[in-house]
Amino acid sequence: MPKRYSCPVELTVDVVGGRWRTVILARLKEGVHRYGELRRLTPGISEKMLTQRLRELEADGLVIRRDHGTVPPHVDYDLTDEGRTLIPVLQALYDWGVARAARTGEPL
Amino acid sequence: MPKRYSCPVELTVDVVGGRWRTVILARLKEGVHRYGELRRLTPGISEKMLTQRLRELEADGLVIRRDHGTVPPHVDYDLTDEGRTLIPVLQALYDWGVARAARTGEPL
DNA sequence: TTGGGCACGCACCATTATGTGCGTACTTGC
DNA sequence: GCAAGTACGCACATAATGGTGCGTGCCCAA
Repeated sequence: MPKRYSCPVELTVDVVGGRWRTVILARLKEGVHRYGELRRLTPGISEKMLTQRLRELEADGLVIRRDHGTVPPHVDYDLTDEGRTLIPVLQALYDWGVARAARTGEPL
Repeated sequence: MPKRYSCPVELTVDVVGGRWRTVILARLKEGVHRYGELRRLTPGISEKMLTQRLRELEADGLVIRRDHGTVPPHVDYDLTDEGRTLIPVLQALYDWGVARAARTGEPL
C-alpha cells in the first residue's frame, strides 16, 4: 500500500530528509563529482554512509551514477533532471543556514 | 566545543531536520495552533513526539509556547520572528512536495 | 617492495530516533 | 456516574541511523 502523507512537506522530507542526503545533493548541485571528491568534501561522513545515501538517491531518481569502467575505478555522480528540480529547495536551505549562522555567531 | 559544519546546509538540517520538525513548522506557518489542534493536524505523530519536538523548537528559538494557565489547560504555539525566517524554506519544501507528487502520481 | 588511492561490499556494534502504553488533575457533556 | 477532552510526563521497546574495521583487485609512485 502506498504511504499517505498529510502534508506535501512530509513527502519532501521523506525524500531529502536525514543527516546526509541534502548535504550530498548540495554538493552535486555545484557540478559533477567523483566518489572520492564527495568523500573529501563531506568531512565526518563514513564511506559506508556515503555509498548508502548515494544508492538511495539513485533509487529515488535524483542522482545518476556513471561508472567509466576503467581500472583503477572511476565513477562519478551527477544530478538528474528530477534532482535539479530540488535546486530551489537546496538554495533555500543554504541561504537560511548562512543567515542563521550570522545571527547566532556559529562558525561555518 | 562548538560543532563545525562543512556547509551551511548542514546547519539548517541540524535545526529543521528529522521526521517531524518541518511538518510542525509548516503547520505553524499557517497560524497559531493549540497542542490538540497540532496533534489532529499531524496524523501519525505520537503525543510524546509532538511534545518533544515542540520543546526542541522552543529551545532553538523558532517557536513560542503560550500557556494560558487555565484549567482545563489551554496552551498554544506560534512561530517566533526567528521561526518566521524559515517560511521561504518551508514554502520551498511544500512546493517541491506538491510537484513531486504530481510527477510520481503519489497521493497527497 | 611497500604503501596508498580508487570505489566500494560486508559483518558487527553503538547510538539516536521514534513508537506504545499508561497515569495525571480537573472539567464539561450525556 | 462515566466517558472524553486537555496537555502533557514517564518507562519501556523497537526501528532507523550511523560507525568500525576488514577485504577486494588493480595501478602508480617512492
